[in-house]
Amino acid sequence: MKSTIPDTGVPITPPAGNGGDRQENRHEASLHGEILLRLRDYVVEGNIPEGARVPERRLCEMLGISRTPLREALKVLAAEGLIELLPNRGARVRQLSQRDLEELFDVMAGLESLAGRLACEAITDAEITAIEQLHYEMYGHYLHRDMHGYFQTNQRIHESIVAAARNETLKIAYANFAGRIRRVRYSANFARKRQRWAEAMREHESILDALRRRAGSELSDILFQHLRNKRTAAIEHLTEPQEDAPASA
Amino acid sequence: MKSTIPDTGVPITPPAGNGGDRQENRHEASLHGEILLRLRDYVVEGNIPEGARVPERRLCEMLGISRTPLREALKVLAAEGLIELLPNRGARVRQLSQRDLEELFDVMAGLESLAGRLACEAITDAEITAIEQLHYEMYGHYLHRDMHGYFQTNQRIHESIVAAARNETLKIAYANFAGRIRRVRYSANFARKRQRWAEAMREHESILDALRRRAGSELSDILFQHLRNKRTAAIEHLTEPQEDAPASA
DNA sequence: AGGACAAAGAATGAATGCAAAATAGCCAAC
DNA sequence: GTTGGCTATTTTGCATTCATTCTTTGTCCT
Repeated sequence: MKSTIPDTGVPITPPAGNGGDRQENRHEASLHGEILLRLRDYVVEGNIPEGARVPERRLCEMLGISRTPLREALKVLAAEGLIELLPNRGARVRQLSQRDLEELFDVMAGLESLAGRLACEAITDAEITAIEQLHYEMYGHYLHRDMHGYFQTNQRIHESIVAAARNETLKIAYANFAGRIRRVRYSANFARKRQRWAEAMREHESILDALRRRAGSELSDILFQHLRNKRTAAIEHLTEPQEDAPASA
Repeated sequence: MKSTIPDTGVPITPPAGNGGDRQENRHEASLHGEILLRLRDYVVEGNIPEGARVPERRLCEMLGISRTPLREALKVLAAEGLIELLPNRGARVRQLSQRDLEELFDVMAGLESLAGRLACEAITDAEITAIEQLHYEMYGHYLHRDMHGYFQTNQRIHESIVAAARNETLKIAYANFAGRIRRVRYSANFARKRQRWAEAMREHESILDALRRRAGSELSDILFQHLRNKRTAAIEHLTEPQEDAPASA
């Protein structure tokens, strides 16, 4: 047995009240809602080791609250799939198997594919221009081999497409699944292969092209395939890590 | 104001422990998990009027438990989008606006579209045969004008496609959204127009055809359009109700 | 008579308390 | 030296209790 995380395993570093509303309706008011937001970010950011046992009591001390609202928040996070609640044995950060990741990527692919299709129905020229702008910005990052900037801009592009779909329900679901994956992305930033990178740029150009033509069904296909390729790269990277550079912390 | 549901408004009829596991991981063990399953079914089946205020205390009596596990279950249901929690003002069954319904239908369409695409990658001949079987069965219901049987079989077909996608994550998400919509379907069974019915049958034949050919991207398009048409019919029906017959218990 | 204010009652939100289960710690036996 | 069982401590699950907020009702003033 590797270790059942020592008592000092979980650093006592409160996530410090987040600034903006993430996805939930309007939970900010009540204490359990506040806790929910903070704990979600805390988990998503990878502050708790995978599968680590986290005593409620410790979390209570960390957050300065009693167990009741904390337990309520935990139940919600479990429903969201971020953690799992073993009966009588507390909460653990959910371990995503490779299969889980594949499934998640596919669902994300489906949602983005849908977003693209819907976006074509309602997107304005201005929005397309904005995405083009982001695209060029991203291209710049690509040329400068600025991985971080690239990923950031890439994410903004995909979020813009989702936003253009004009579907709040979709947006929330998308954010939820994205959070589950980000949990992993924090520990291992993947998809850093050069070859894949160039490929992704080309795919992004097709995306823009289809978007300009409002070719919904076509864009749907491209987006799905794009995410599928991302998935493959990610899984490969996780299977045999350390491909480019650690660059953690 | 119609009424703030009188004290006797919510019938004291416990949903009586459900038989099978619906979607949650394995919450059946703990009390709050049991409560969660029962309450979810209870709400989905439409036992509580839309927007009705449901005092926790009444639910506690009905379920024979204290407020703590009930409140935990309510938080989860709120996260799932079935109910909403107004701060300091209790839980209400979520009212779905027309826009909400449109959004939900589109997301369902996206998920089924994805399911079809994935199914083409892995579905076996046996599974296709089984779906064909269901299709013929449904055609029988169609010929006999058996609305209930038709819908039941129709649902099984769509579930079979989702199952064939071999993606548990997708399946769970699908079940979640289906539950939100079913909540509405119980109060108003829609899509009963003759014309639409025949159209749906034709679409189902295209679905089968694409599935046989494992034409993923094509099936994806057909399924999306199929659900889109369903959506239109549903919204129309809700806008001008009483089209066919009330048929409410 | 109608509306506004105030106080009582009720309901929600959070904390504490208590019982049951699980973990670990320890001693004895093999 | 290791393994098995027993006890003590910790931790979870749920109930109960306390504080705050909302709702309602009654009264007073215009």
